[in-house]
Amino acid sequence: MTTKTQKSEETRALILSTALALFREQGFEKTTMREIAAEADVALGATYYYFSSKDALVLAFYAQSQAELEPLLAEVLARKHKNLQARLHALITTKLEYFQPNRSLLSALAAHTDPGHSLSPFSEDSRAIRERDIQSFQQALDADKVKYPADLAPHLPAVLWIYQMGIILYWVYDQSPGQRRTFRLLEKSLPIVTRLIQLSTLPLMKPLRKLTVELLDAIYGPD
Amino acid sequence: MTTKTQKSEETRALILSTALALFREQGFEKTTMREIAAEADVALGATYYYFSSKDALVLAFYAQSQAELEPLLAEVLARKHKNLQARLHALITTKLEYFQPNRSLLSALAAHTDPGHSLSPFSEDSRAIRERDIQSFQQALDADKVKYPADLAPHLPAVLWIYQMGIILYWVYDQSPGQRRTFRLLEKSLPIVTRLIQLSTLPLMKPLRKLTVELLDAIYGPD
DNA sequence: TCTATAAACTGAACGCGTTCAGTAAGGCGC
DNA sequence: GCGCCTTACTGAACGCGTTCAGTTTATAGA
Repeated sequence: MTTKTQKSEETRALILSTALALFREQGFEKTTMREIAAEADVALGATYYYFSSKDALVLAFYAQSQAELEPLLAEVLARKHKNLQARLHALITTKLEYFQPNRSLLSALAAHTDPGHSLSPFSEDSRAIRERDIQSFQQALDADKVKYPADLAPHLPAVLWIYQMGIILYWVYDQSPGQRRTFRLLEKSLPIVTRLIQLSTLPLMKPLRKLTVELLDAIYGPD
Repeated sequence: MTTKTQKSEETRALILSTALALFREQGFEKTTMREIAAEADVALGATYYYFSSKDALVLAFYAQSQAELEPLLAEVLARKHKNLQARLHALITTKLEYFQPNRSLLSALAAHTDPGHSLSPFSEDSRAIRERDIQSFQQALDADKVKYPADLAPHLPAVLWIYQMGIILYWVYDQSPGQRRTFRLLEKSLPIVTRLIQLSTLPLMKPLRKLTVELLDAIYGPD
């Protein structure tokens, strides 16, 4: 019984790792399900026995990455950074570094905006992964004793997550050498983001903040 | 000669209109190139003689829409709206109304973030259309005598265009009845956008504005 | 009017992701 | 050991977008 499920688990892992290797080497689109099966020495149908689609292979990669990243991110957050900006910088660069070897694969994930498409970062299929990811921003915010405005605070993790997704999207399609444009974008945008969050605590900004919170409620709230 | 090109032009138009009708009825993905050819009474190859791909049909629709929209938008801008917010509101709602019958088709256009994919709003293939679209925001800005900060002004049309794309993207996937969520989003976000533009003129905001302009230069500037 | 050359098509064939009816094989009750 | 059921696979076939070697059609030039 254990041997049975174990063998099965091995086959699954073999197919996944073979697929990821091929995706890395020649890109997601260029790689064929038949190639994956041949390389893993199974029949075409076997890949579909374990993964319901080609996309599902990427989703499995995404889930695995998130699981591997979680301790890395926890470790990064445990280091005493001096402020939110430093923590966000560390979080995001850690992710980019981690995904570097699979940048092209990530583009398959980021390519779709349709929340109905399972590979979309906004899809139901990737919900669990997304929510865990948003948690890491919650932690980055909680690491200070700084009080964020009560109305805005519950939305901040999701807002920062969206910001991060924007950076990653830019990075995925960044053709500049070493993706230096992305790093410039990060250096330029991060101070603005953190500055805006700081500004939002000023009494003077209450009206604008109120409008913003209403906007966020409209986006994430019920119909 | 005229009859020849005319006949050819008719065939092209027939294929395009047949395709768009089918897309409208049953959606982009469900519709088959073979169906389009059959319905238009030509061979499968003929559709590829006129349109290099299924996507190209959508791109032709996009180009045609933009051409039809231009006079509509000019007319809307000619009406004396009291401020930028009113003009932007008019521009965006006019577009949404225009695209209403083809909402699902638009989702095929909005589905891809990859600037390398021809259907992406950021692609080279849609560049001409995009630039004309950005022009309409230039006009909306120029309609007042209001002076925008010299450093920020050149970027504003592209920024507003991105804002509009966000709204349209939300609208395309908005499942609420009559897409009322989108309209709520528009009502909530537009005041913020125009308020921020106003605030940017304040001397107090100079440092933040400078950061923002640097950010925009980093995004749109050279490597 | 005839001919050659380009434009306007044709439809079989290819490669792909995906499906599915079928087959092997391991474990469990007897 | 024997039947039986569930799990693990097999590979041919389907439908799709796309390609391409042809065939027809129209017209410009002799």
